[in-house]
Amino acid sequence: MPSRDTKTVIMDAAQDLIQRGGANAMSYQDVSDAIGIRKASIHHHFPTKDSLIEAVIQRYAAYFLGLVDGIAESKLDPAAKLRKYAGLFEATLCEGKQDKACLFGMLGAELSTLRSPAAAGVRRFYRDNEARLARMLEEGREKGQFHFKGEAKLVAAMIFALLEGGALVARAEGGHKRLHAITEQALKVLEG
Amino acid sequence: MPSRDTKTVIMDAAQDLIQRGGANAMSYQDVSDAIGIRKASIHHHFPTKDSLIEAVIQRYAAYFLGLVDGIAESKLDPAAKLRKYAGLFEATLCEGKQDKACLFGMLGAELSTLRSPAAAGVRRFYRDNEARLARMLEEGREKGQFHFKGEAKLVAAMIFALLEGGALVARAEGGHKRLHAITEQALKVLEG
DNA sequence: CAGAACCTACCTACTAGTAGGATTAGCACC
DNA sequence: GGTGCTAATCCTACTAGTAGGTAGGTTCTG
Repeated sequence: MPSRDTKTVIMDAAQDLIQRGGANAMSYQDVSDAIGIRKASIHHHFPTKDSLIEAVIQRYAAYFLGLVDGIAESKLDPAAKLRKYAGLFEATLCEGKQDKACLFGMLGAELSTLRSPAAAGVRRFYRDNEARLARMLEEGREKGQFHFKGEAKLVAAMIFALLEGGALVARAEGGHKRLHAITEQALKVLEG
Repeated sequence: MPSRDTKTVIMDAAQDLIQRGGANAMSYQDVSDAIGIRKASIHHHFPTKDSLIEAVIQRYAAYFLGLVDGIAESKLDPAAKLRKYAGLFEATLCEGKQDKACLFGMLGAELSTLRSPAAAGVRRFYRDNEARLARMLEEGREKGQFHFKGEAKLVAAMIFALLEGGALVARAEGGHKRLHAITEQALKVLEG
């Protein structure tokens, strides 16, 4: 078994724990218990907790933005793209025990307790998502599919906040079904 | 100096810390350092951390919902009510070092690590806010001020998610000004 | 055999929480 | 108005448990 696999297994467990309860609630012992590898061995792959969080952040951002780019470059119409984008957040909430929010929603809450490289990663993720959303919205407005006043960038920030917040509050009640209903409602308003 | 004051001082510091970094990042030592009262004395007023969190939750919910009811019962038109409501979230972000989000936004992220009474309090806060928002929206629609399709309850959930999420992500960049811009944009879309 | 991977055993710092002793404040009683 | 009791408040000093992290040895693998 090459090290890549173990590294992946560790990152998977860490990511899972962070998405459930946040980075502060995630410990090396928790990861160890989850995957049956001693605490010290995790330190061998990720010397510090910061390095582990950083690695999870990088991987998640690359993976998520890759999916988003796939949607953005597809032949779908803008409204369908937006639905697919929202679907990414809903899908996260469907996974496992249905109590996982977007990784960056969790880290956003803990922003002030994060080291600077991790905090910078969070900020960048927000910017990157809003930029891609803004492009989809512009496209939709040009094609006459969306009817909104104001800057597309601001609407993008609005939708992003809605999805991140929605994923967090929907865990309290209603789960992914509720998040889906909320996003559909938002699209209805946008298409108005 | 009666005990009520010390209790309040402790709760103020605890609330501040939770709104900044979350309940998991808040420790009795942090509170002690912040207000210059020994750790053990805090235990005298709040035997366990859970009891302290619970007390902060109750107080915040009562205070916040009181403000919301004041807005709801005022003579303002529905759009102005909604602006005032959003203003509560913006005001939180203005306080202190401008890095405080809504208490329940933070606790929502940490929901799975909370004890059941606290978790129940979070759920109730969400329900209570959405119910009040729904009433404002219904009123606005009846008066022809808002034009949205679908259930008012869903739009309420949408706006609440937007504000909770917005408060969290705006801390990363832009602060209260950005949150204000986002909420104004949302109102523009609703009035559209 | 070299190096990566993983282990046991440990360290220090910090966590929530406790025991028990000082200090203070209110209050009945003379 | 003092005196003595009570209870609340706040303290120092401690506990057990857990956090992140390290030292150094063993096992596995190319």
